[in-house]
Amino acid sequence: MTKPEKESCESCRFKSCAVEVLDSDELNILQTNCSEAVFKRNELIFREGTPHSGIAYVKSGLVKIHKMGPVKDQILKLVKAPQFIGIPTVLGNKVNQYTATALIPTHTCFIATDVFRKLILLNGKFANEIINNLCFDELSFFDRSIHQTQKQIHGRVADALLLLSNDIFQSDSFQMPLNRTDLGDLVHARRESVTRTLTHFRKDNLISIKGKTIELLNKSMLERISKSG
Amino acid sequence: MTKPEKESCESCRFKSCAVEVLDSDELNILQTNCSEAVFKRNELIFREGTPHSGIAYVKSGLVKIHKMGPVKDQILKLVKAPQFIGIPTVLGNKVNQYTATALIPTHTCFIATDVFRKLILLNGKFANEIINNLCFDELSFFDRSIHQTQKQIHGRVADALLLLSNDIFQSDSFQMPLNRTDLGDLVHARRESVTRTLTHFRKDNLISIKGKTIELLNKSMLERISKSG
DNA sequence: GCTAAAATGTGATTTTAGTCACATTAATTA
DNA sequence: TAATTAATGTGACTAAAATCACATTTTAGC
Repeated sequence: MTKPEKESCESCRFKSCAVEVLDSDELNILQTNCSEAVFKRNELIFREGTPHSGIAYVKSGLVKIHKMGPVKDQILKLVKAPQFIGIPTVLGNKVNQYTATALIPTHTCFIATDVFRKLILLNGKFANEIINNLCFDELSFFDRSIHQTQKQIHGRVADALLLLSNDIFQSDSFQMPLNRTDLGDLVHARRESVTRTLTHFRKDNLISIKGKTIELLNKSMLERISKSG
Repeated sequence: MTKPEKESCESCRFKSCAVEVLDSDELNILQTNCSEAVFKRNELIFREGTPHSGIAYVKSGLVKIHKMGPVKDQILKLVKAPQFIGIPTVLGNKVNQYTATALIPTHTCFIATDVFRKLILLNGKFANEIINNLCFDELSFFDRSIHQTQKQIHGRVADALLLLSNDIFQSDSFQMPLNRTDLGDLVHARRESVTRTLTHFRKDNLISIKGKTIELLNKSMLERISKSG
C-alpha cells in the first residue's frame, strides 16, 4: 500500500454520484477527513475481524469482497470502481465484517465513518444516493444468491464468465483476475470442479484460454448454459 | 386482505426507529400518504413482477420474502414485525423484485414510495435509520448466504430451527409457520430431504414434533450440528 | 537461469442430496 | 361425514460434485 499525493475531492475525476450532490462546505468536510491509498494486486484493503478504518471509496481498480465460512472462503461480490465498499461499517460495529482484497492495482479513498454519517445527516440527497446504492446491492445479491444456489456448476461458471465479460471488463476478452480457487470461491465450487468445467467449455470452443487471458468465443451458448443451469 | 380503521401514525404503538425521529410536520405527510391492510396466513402482500404499491411496514406478524429461481422458489428472508419490507422499490424500478407473503396474520402500512423518498431527503435522521436498516440486512444476508452454501443439510436445518426459536418466536417451542416445502425453500433443499433431517433429529431426541408444534429439546446439540455443518 | 513453491490439470472413488414412485396422514369442503 | 385434495413420510435409485492422490505446468525468489 502506498500513499499518493492528496488531490482535492472537489476536483476529483472519480467522484461518486453521492459525493456529486455535496455542496462546497460538505466537500470541505470530506476533503479534510479523507485519505488516499493505492493497493497492488492481491493486497489486502481491510480484513474481517480487524477494526475498520472508515468507508473505502474505490476510485479505480477491482476488489473482491470475501469472508471465511465454516468450510472455505467465499467471495460475496466483485466490486468495480467507482464504488463504495464497507458501508455496513456505518453500523455501530467497530470491526470489519468481511475482507476486501484488490484484484488489480486499485486506488481508494478512506472516509472516516463519523464524517460519512455526518454527511448522511446533513444532506438528504447524499443519503438518498447511498440508499440507492444499498438497495441496488441488495437486489443484485438476491439475484446472484438464487442463481448460485439453484444452478449446477456449468451454469454457475458460465454466469461468472459473463459477469466478468459484461459487467467488469466490458470485453469478450480479458485477463482473468481470479485463480481457479478464487473462481471456485465465487461460484461455490471446488478448484477441481472449476478446472473441469473450464476445460469442458474450452473443448466445446465456447472459450479460449491462453495463460491468464480468457476469451469468450460463443457468448450466446454461454448464456444458454447460464439459463438452463 | 382487509382495510382496518385508520389510526394516527403519531399515536401508533408500532412506530419504527426511523419514523420515531420524524417531526410533527413530517408525521403529517406520512399520515396522509399511508394506508393500512391486514393479511391472513398465506395471503400475498405483494408479488414479484407486479407494480409495487409502496414501501410496506410490517406492524405485526411474520412475512416471508421469496423469489422464483430457475429451478424452485427460494425464501430470501423471514421478516418479523416491526420492520420495513420492499425498501429496494425506492429505486427507479416500478415493479416488485420479489414476493412477500404473510405466514401468520399480519398487519401492515403502505407508504407511497415518493413520500418515503421525500422523508429521506427532508430528514437526515430518518435516512440514517433506513441506512442502518439496509446495512444490517446486508450483513445478515451475507452471513446466511455463507452458512446456507457451505453447510450440509443437517446444519442448514438446525440453523433454520434455531433462527425460528431464537430470533422469530423467542421460545424453544413454537407453531411451525412453514410447511416442509417452504422449509426446503428456506434452507436450499428438497421437501423429502427436510423431512428426513427432521425425522433424524426427532429420533435423536433433539426435537419433538406434535402436529405443527415443534419443540427444541436439545438446543446445545443443535448448535453443535449448526457449527459442524 | 535454477530451484522451490504455487497453481493447474486429471483420473478414480466416495459422499451427499436430489429424484422418482408411492404409501400414509391431515386438512378442506361439498 | 364422506370425499377430495394437500401435506408428509419412506425406500430405492441416480446424479452431481466433492474428495483424494498425484502429475504437470507456471510463477516467483534467489
